[in-house]
Amino acid sequence: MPFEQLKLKNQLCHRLYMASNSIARSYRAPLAEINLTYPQYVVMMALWEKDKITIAELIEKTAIDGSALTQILKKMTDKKLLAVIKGEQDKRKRHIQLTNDGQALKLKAAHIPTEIRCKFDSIDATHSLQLMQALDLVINDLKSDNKYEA
Amino acid sequence: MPFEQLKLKNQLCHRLYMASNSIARSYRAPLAEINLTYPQYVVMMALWEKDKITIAELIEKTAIDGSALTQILKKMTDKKLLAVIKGEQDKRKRHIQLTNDGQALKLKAAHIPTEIRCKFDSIDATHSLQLMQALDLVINDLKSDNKYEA
DNA sequence: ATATTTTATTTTGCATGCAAAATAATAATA
DNA sequence: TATTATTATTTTGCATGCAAAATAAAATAT
Repeated sequence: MPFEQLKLKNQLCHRLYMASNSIARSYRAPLAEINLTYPQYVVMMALWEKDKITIAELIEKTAIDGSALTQILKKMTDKKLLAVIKGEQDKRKRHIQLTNDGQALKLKAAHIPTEIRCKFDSIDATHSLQLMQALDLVINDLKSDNKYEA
Repeated sequence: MPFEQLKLKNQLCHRLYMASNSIARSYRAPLAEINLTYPQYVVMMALWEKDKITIAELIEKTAIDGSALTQILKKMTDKKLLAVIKGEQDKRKRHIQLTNDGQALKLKAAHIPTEIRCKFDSIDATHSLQLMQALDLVINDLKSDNKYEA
């Protein structure tokens, strides 16, 4: 069977593409209610866990691309959710700090994970955990990858 | 543990986000060699499987958004990979047809799935199949979703 | 047959994701 | 210490992904 691997049906990558888009899309409506996009929500989640972190730490934690993050943080600053503060010792670094509004938003967002999870008829907690672990393997296998090439 | 579900570590969605971006990123270099982006490659794979299909069929098969697809097809037309042909009976429909160049590219792309698969140390064929099936469940659970909301 | 609705696709506007180049500031070195 | 790397972040340019509005053409209803 030559070219069998070129079929979309056989491609893990295309599944990931579809699943990732689908789930991000299903976050859109709930997030729109609190005026956030998905990446912005990810940034908020990172900061709700640990505030006043560096941009580098935020990149590490969220896996959002740095150049995109700059733009995202600008918009979130405009929305008064956070502030970007120049480092004192090391002036290259910037520290991200939630505003009161930003902190308060956590309450309004608390229901979202549950709401999303309700959409999964086929996937229970155990199943979900297995999936996450499998995805972690994928992520780890590719982590080193994008360095050797360069 | 209130807010536990808001932690990034516990979110399937963020895993999918990271995994999908990672793997798409790792396709970039190999695809650049044949002058394709990932979505363009997906379109080519769909057409290599079945040529002369409608835009609607292409959307169905690739899960690429229609409005994005219009732009993508424009670029691929410029590259002489395919042609967009107005339907004869139903003039609303467009049929996509590979050019000779487009068909020929299949040979140059044949090695890519293997090349990518080599990057997965942790994931064998069985594992990969399980992952794909799990992702199919996610995709199916969300398929109906985005309709009820609207 | 004409008005209305539905379908297929495109256009528009906004928000990323990403590579590459540009900046700015600290660290390392001759 | 002046010079040269190295870091941290931003800017730029291009390619989507997506919702909403616009077009165009076929199907329905009146």
